[in-house]
Amino acid sequence: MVPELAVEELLAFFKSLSDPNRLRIVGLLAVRPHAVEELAEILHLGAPTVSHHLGRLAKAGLVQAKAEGYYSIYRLEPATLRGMAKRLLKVQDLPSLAADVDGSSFDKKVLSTFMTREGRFKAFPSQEKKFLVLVRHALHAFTPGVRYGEKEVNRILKRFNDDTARLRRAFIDHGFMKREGGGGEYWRVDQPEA
Amino acid sequence: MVPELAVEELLAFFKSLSDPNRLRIVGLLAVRPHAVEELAEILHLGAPTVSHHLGRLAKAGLVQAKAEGYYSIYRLEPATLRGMAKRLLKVQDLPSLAADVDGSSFDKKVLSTFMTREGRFKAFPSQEKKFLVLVRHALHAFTPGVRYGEKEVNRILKRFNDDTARLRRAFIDHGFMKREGGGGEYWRVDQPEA
DNA sequence: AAAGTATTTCGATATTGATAGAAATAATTT
DNA sequence: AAATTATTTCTATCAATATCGAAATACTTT
Repeated sequence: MVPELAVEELLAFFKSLSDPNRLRIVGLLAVRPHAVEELAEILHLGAPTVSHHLGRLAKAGLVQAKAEGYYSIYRLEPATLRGMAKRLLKVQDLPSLAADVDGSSFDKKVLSTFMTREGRFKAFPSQEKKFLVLVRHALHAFTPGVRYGEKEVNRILKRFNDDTARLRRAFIDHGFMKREGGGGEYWRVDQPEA
Repeated sequence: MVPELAVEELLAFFKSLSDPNRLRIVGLLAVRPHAVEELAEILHLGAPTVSHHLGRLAKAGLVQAKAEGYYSIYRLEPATLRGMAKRLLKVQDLPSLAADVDGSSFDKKVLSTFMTREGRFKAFPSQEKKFLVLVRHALHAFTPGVRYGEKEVNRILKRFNDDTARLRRAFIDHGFMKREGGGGEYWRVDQPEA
């Protein structure tokens, strides 16, 4: 089970480190644990302010307090920092950050404008980015890994628009599909580069 | 040459990712490059707002714009993210975050109160954390790696205070020094754990 | 050149949060 | 128990910034 990269969680982490004094506190705690008053003295801040910062860091799991006499000795939790850094390294997980928004609302708008109720393209928008919405939509009619002959490609594309050549060309030009041999077989590419 | 972990630099990075919509933008750009208007549509934000967010992300080097027709196509710069994550993994670099503050101002205050001009301890503060400032100060008279006999330890500690036993015990109790054999040799420990 | 489209800049507003003083809480020492 | 010390909570203030509408800018198409 891969931990999902939720916006809320990442936000709490980044916000907790978005203050110069909190960063300095992390630096100081990386050397050794400190009491609140010590940190206040070093940073030239009031104790309530430092307490506030430590509270935010603690909420993010970056530091932990241990009662000792009437001191609260705060120490760093390096594991939290390491864990987050490792997850950031998996850039392939980043798309899930957008999971909670309707990533296709723009597409829906374009599609509703340029498609008939039967699912055919009424016309090709002159704006490239809108045109690409239609192209990506048509692309879904093809299964990744399957190889199609040119005639087959045309027959499938004809469901969307008679100008099959234009769509076919767009597939190739934008790297959505690859072709082998002069006009031989076509196949859908999983992750077209930008 | 190891890149120093400057507060300013880290702050710019964390602040640029401390907004939910900017995180979502990063997520969307991780899938494929997008135009400003597209992002605005998807996120239900105004184009000026998205432009503002993209500007902040660009300033942090996380995204880059490419003019295309009258669109600005923004794409993610995964290398920036990866680079920062890797540096966060080096927890041993964290202490440098506190480099721009006077990390010993508290210590100085304590030392000036409890030390004579000749560098001897007038008295031992009853507060543990202040006492530890003196203990750490005295510790510097010992070179890590060198092994000292108990008599030698006492002679060195006598420079600071006649109560050498108390300082010696503090070294051991707090893990600043280790001892081998019943009263045999002492040596300074590099990184005492909390 | 004029109209259309996308982006950025500017100005204004509203929210978030950093900060410190005062008061409340907690533990220790006398 | 009273006094001392450290921390946290509460309250208020001030600065930073997310947001949007309007205007300015930039590029394209007709």
